[in-house]
Amino acid sequence: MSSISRRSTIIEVARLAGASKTSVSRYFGEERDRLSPSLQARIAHAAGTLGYQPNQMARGLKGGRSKLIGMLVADIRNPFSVAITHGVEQACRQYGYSLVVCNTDNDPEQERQHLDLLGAYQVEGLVVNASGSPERQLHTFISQGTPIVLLDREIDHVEAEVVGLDNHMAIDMALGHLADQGYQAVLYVSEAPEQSSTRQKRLARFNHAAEQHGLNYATSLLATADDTVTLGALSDFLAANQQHACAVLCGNGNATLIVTRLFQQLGLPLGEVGLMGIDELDWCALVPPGITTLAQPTDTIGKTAIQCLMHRIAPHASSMPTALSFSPTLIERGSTHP
Amino acid sequence: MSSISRRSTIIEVARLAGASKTSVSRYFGEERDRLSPSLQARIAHAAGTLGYQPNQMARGLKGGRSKLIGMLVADIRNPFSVAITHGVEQACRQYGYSLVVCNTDNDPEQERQHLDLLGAYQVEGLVVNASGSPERQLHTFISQGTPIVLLDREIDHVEAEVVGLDNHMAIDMALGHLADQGYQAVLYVSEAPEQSSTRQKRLARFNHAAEQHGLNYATSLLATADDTVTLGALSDFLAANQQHACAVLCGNGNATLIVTRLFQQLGLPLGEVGLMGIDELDWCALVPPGITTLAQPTDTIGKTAIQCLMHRIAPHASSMPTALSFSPTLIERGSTHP
DNA sequence: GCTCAAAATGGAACCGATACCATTACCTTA
DNA sequence: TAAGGTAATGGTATCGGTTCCATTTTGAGC
Repeated sequence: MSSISRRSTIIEVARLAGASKTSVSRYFGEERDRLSPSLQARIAHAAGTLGYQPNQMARGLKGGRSKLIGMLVADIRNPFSVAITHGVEQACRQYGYSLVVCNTDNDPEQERQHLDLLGAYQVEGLVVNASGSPERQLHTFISQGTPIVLLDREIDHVEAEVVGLDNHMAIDMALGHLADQGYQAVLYVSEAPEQSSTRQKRLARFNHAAEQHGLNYATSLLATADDTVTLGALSDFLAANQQHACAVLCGNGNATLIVTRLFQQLGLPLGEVGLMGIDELDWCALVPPGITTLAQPTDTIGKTAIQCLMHRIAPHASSMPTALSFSPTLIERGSTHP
Repeated sequence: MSSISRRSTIIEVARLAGASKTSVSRYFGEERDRLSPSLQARIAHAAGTLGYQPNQMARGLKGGRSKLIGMLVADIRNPFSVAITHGVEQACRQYGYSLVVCNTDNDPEQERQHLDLLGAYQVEGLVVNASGSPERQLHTFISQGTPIVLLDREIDHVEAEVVGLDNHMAIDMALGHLADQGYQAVLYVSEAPEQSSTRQKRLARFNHAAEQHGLNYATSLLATADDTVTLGALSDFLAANQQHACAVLCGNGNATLIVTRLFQQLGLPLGEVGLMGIDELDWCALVPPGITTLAQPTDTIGKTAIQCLMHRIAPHASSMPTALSFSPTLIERGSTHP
């Protein structure tokens, strides 16, 4: 009955088709045209009968072409990361590549291990959204000729394209919107910026732009596991700006989640106290009266990253994308209507 | 400067260490102990100098041991799937395996392609959370001796362990809770059950248990892209049961999302009209007065799936888990307090 | 009909590891 | 001290493909 029948190999197909290994290899490779129609038919038939499928391991061995792209994700449970990953995967398939996704849970050690691993599997390209700074290992990849694209976050001393949101524009749009709506004081809430260039950029731009807009402003960093600090910062800020219309701007989806919780704990009326976040989330429309967000074009970002990579892998086959920074889309809801 | 230096091979290490390929192979394999300390030291040094790392492709070729587990996910953007995937990945790493995740977007064609692919990469085991019924291909894996574990959904005619929630218990707990809270009429909202045994089971059990509880009840299936059908079903149900305390039970996270939207469109007061969902989501606490849910033990489910697989890959090295169905946890919030 | 280039096909080395078998070195024990 | 067993190490075939080069076919041009 269920006898264990080994996966069939190229030799068996060749034998059955009355052809040579080489011809079968050609048939499944890039050189199918070089085969006469009759031979093609025989091979196709034999392969079909045997359910043959080339072994990628063996293929990768000779040519070094694993047809694999590696991706390092800092936090797979973040909906934003998932959305990007989804775009990246689709783009990979489109180019005939497969994607190996490694989640690092923001842990440099796992990051290190996963990079080793991806190396061992001879990935042909690397998409990195890292928390630490695995410069050393990334340089190893680069020196071996494996192209790298950085996603969302840049990494010091690693020269590679960075694909992501136009952070300046995002902050400017956010503050512009808040100012238009009549808010006069804005608190910016961000996760710890040390490990993420994006967070740093947004934070810096916020300080700069808030100043320019003539707003009262302050910033607060989220502690890892303790929201009371931020809760304090929020109350203090509101107390200090009682005479102004206040709003909170959240630096990413996670900040929005936490701040929304704090609003509820404090019983703050959404809208009267403004709330706005970068990153669109499923539920932003559901918390009455809706939370205003800046949505990132995640699919585009993912696709662009892969397009970059493909251009570096095969410069002739694929063109370099023209833009690497993308504009967010403002989704206006009740939380920014005072 | 950035000269392209090929990844170094076992031969180069052997040469530098003054040893044979075999010894170096032993050093990096399971047989390091068989080497004398001095030889070990020499190899370690040589490998360190060259930055050597064994090529998994080559390894996989000879022994057939790719150290890869494949996973098929029906919808990677579903937070529940992500949570499970996270558990699966952690467990894989723990056993020294890597995970290749393939998202099918509920598309049978992608499912087919991805299975081919995973076959080509010689995965040693397969975790399947499929939408279609790729029986044929799964049987190919099975007949080749590649173990399979089904996640959350079973597939007809495929004999494999199914790891997931205890659906009967979940429905019973939900109805028990709703009845305790005094609701007398319950509408069950589910996504299309055709492709998912889990949805079928929950639906069937709902009908059965609601009957037993003596409740008024009805069910509604979500259309793919059009919520107006469900909106109609919801209003009708409420109209038909005006004299009773009504509640809605959602079959999974996505249903909860959509129904919550409908509640808002209809201006239904949460709690007065009950709302409860299977699957815990980030935002369930944020929609006032909070949505009651049954949380699945996602990490446990993921880990158990891998444990199953490992037991089948190496029966001696790993034991078979004792349970494959797990109980949910009730998280009680305001949406079920009339 | 013959020549010669191009097209079609096959042979064999090679990719980087593993694994079996053979060999050498080192201890025990009689 | 010789015999015999074990530990340490090396040689080589092999995994399933790809690729270069050699060989055979085919067809165009004269």
